[in-house]
Amino acid sequence: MSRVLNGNPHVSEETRRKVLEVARRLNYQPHTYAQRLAKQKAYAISALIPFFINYFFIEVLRGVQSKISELGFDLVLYGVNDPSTQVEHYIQKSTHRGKVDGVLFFSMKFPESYVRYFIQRGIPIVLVDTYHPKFDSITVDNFRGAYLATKHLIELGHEKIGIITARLESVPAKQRFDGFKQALLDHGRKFYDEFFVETKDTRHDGFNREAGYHACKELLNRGAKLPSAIFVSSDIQAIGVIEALSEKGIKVPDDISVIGFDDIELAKDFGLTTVRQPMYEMGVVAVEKLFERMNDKKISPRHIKFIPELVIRKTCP
Amino acid sequence: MSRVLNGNPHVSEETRRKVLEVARRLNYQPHTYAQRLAKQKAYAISALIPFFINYFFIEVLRGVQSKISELGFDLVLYGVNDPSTQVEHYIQKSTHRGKVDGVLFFSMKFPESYVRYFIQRGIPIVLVDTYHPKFDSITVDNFRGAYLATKHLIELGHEKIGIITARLESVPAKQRFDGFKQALLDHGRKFYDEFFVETKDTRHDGFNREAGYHACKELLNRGAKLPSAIFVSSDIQAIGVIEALSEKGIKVPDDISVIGFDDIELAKDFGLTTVRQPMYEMGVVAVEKLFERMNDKKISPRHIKFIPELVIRKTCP
DNA sequence: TTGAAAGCGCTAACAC
DNA sequence: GTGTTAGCGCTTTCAA
Repeated sequence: MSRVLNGNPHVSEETRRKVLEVARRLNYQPHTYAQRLAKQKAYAISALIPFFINYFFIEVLRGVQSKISELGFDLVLYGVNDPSTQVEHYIQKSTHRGKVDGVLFFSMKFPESYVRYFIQRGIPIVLVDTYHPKFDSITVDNFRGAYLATKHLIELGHEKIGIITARLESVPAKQRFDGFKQALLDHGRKFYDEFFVETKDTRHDGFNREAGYHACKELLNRGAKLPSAIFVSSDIQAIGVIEALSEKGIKVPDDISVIGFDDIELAKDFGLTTVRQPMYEMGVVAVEKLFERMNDKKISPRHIKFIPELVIRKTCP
Repeated sequence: MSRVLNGNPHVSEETRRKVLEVARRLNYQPHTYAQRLAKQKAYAISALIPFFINYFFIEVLRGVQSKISELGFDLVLYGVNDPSTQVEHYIQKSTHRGKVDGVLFFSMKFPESYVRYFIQRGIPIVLVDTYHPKFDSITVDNFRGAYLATKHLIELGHEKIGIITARLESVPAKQRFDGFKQALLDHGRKFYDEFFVETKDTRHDGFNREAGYHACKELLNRGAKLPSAIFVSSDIQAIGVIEALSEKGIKVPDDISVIGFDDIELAKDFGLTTVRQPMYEMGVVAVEKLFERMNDKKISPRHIKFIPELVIRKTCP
């Protein structure tokens, strides 16, 4: 009898015991989908994730997973290999009628053509690491992170600070760039055009090691003078930068300081000073917000910005 | 009417047209779980993955994802943070009655206490990057990979070849170690105890950059002589090794050759010669095998071993 | 408190 | 060909 399994209070101790006993003997398990159908609830959420964001993605997913399983829900994963062509298809799949109670949408531009779709059908959704005014979102404050990093460099006494950035079409790259400039401005430092390189590499929007390596090469080839510190828009690029530097015999941090962004696992290995995004926690919060949204579809969209924190290691003494 | 949506041939052109028309107008979608319940099929598989295997895991997952979505199935993901305590719990969840048609079990020791469970209930399962005689499995031939790498070093003319390995309790580390020794033996090379280091670091069984770094330090501290080439049991460790070497002013490959294993993304960045595991393809094949198993539960377990291939880059001239 | 029956939304078998 | 109905396995309502 369904009543006892579902903890209905109106059952006598005796029947409860008996039912439980039989259930155990028969190794009974309710059928997943019969239950979901009858209850009109999916007990599942889906996650749409671009597959290229490696480090970030895994950490956030851990957070998501841990929270979600604590709540007894299932995670249906849709990994998007080519966002520009596949997002809409996966949105469709993940929102097939009844399938999930909510969706987590990661790191991709949310297609404008689907905002009505979600709103009309009242499908709870939270955007992670991306933004849209009509939906809940969890992001990291790239501007403040870059500001923090730059301020740190300034407080260390650096005057000439360079920047190596990923493609500025990319929203996070742009925000980090702006934070960098603002920090310079607020502290009376000059922005040196000759110490500014935007990578040409477009793979992952320039957020890759080779991009950092080559951008640094370019900086080195411009002339003899170098800044005393460089802010790099991501750790993975920073590692490329350090590589390029060390090839020329330039020591980090003795000859030049380097600061990154993200705090990926390798950053620790390299002793890289950087700005840490609380990835795991973002995953947890994303799930929490999604559940709140599921329970109250009327509240207006909330945007949570995580403040990154400085992680001081060895590359900026 | 269900007939036309499901492509039943016994429908007149006209009704088909009409039904389709109405369905479109009403924006009709069959209810996911009603369908699954009636069909007694889950149209979903689950994947049990340990969360720490980073690079490998993402690549394989891509393959899984791409094949699975080609087949129109859903992927229910269970990320295991602490295999030693959580596997059984997630096995239970992922095999809840009716939930999935099959399961993919990754890179963890399959608990002996659950082999009967799967066999009796006839749940299709394929093990990926791990092995059990009673179930289908997809693995990489670590022995042959290491053999290949070592043979390559030998053919390059190296006499004194060192090895830096992860914890030998770990099955892949051991297999790679054995492949290394066998290659030495087969080609009349000596195994030098003084050029052999097993890492002490136990994080990820020693498959991490710092482990490589420190193991190499240890090798360097032993005395003046060095081998002319080193086989390292993983790329991530090899990067640590190169780091330690370059700190001492020892150039790779001028002073010493280094070869890794895995072909992670960083390997390309570092120009590291290595042995490539076809991770994406393993994911694809895993899904294919799982489907074959789902269609025929009687065939006896098959074990597929992928042969890794040498990727020659710049660290072994 | 408990037994019975009416959904949940679909598929498949059965008549017509 | 097409309409009808009996499941699929559970939850929930309604009597009893």
